[in-house]
Amino acid sequence: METTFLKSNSIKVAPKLLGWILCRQLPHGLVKVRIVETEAYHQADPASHSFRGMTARTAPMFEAGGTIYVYFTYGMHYCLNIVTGKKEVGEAVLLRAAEPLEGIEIMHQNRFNDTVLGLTYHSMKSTNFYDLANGPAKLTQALNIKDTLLSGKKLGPQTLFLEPPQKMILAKDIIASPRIGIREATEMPWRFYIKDNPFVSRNN
DNA sequence: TGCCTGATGTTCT
DNA sequence: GAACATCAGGCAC
Repeated sequence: METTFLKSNSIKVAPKLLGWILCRQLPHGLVKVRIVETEAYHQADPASHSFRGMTARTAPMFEAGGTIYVYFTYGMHYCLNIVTGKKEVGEAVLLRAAEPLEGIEIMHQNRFNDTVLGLTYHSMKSTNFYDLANGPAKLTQALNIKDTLLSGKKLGPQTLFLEPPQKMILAKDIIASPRIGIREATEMPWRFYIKDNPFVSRNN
């Protein structure tokens, strides 16, 4: 896992994570998704959980790059971040959306709690396919992240791990735009997504 | 197609 | 006690 770039700051790392494959080994099989949308947060940013300093919840954000940060929000949802930068600097990249690649049946079951046999990348045309991971809380559901136990753990085979992009994402295909669902620093263009990709959470 | 709202509980003021 | 890095379903158009 060539992830030394995670030691850089979140605003640099967030666009670089586009196209990387996020993998998770679950009891029923391996799940792989391609990251298509991210947002950068850092401790000088009023919208960031780390802005007000370290708490029990946000401590993982102050770990070294390559740590996992999971938080619970809106009373029912979990969101997944990859911590970036140096230890004692509070920053992370929120993973907002991903394209399902492998383990689609498993993700479908995680999301909708049912079993749909015979679903494949090519045959599955239902809206559910595009809805599997096109939002930060949907992504964690698909990956069966239903608590904060992973928060503070390192990326790795036992938790979550990254594989390099199958093909490079060109700079011209990366869109930077204001972040979504926040009230502070709403004008900062620290949301990054792949242009014209049908798996992003919204196309603007 | 797009807006509006209810669900639900942790975290921090 | 208020805010919250959200989602899905309902209803109006």
